[in-house]
Amino acid sequence: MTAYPSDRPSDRAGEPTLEPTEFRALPARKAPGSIARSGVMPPVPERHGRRTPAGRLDAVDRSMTDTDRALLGDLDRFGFLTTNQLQLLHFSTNASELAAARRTYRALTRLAQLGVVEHLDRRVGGVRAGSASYVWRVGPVGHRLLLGDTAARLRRKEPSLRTLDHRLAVADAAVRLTLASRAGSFELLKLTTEPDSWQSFLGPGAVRQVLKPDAFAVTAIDDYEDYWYLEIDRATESLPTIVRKSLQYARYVRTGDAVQRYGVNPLVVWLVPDEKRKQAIENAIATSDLDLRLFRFAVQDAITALIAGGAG
DNA sequence: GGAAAACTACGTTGTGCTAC
DNA sequence: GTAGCACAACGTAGTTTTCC
Repeated sequence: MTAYPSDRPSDRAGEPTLEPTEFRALPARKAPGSIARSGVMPPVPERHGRRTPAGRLDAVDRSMTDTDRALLGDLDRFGFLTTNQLQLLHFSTNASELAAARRTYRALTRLAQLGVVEHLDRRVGGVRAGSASYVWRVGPVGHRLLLGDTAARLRRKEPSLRTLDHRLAVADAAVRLTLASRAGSFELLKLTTEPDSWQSFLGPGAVRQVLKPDAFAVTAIDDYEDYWYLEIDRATESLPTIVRKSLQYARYVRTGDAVQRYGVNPLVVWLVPDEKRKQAIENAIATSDLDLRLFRFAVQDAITALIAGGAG
């Protein structure tokens, strides 16, 4: 997992948090006796085919701390987050990284025991074996807490590696922006991910089209607000596909809808895995009669520097 | 020379204990 | 009850050795 700068002040519970597929219940490597002792609720893992009684749901809800709710909110928003990302977002002010990791682990394990969250069997990333983290998502109880007791039962399957990689890359960008914002590089006024980031508009022939950026961000530096459509590229799409999507952004700009809505046209940021891919995409767009001023290109870990530089 | 097995390194997970 | 520390266990990538 990539390292991020850490700048989080103490407990941010209550602040707006960063704004989802059937899995096996979390298997504990060893008997989780200590968790059962310390938890307010006795750990009763969600079983397949058995719905949590409303009374128990309410008890789980009451037992949750503000940080628990913030964790659930972020998992709802991003679909998938690694242990490391959750640690950076919610526990990075502890005395040491180890202590933060400990707190993160304990909080997630407790929520997993309650069925509020769950992790995938698969681990991703890491140069060394141990650096691969669990990937977490909203659990069945968490799903009902978010959507109410009448929420339809989740029917989920294991995401493909490609899907998971992309979703985690989107989350990675969002985490970087959040941490940079906390460090004072800029103000992060708004950050939405799919499907909240989608924008419908009338294209040629009055045909309704939907722009589907991976994320939409509004940042501010001094008195200037900047608007960004974020496209996270994992080098899995062909260049013609990238160009088609870029053409769609250009069509949207021509409608004038964005200027009417925001006062300016948002910039489209292509975030790529490496310099070679960045060059390839930039060349493909440049040779497609597209206005390059509408686009910015950066490798994934340079997103904060690009955003901090403003749109001007 | 290439494949497979064995070994090594190291980050993360998990537990027990202690202090506050 | 919560959080931190210490330590053991685990899992996996990289490296080295062995065998065919």
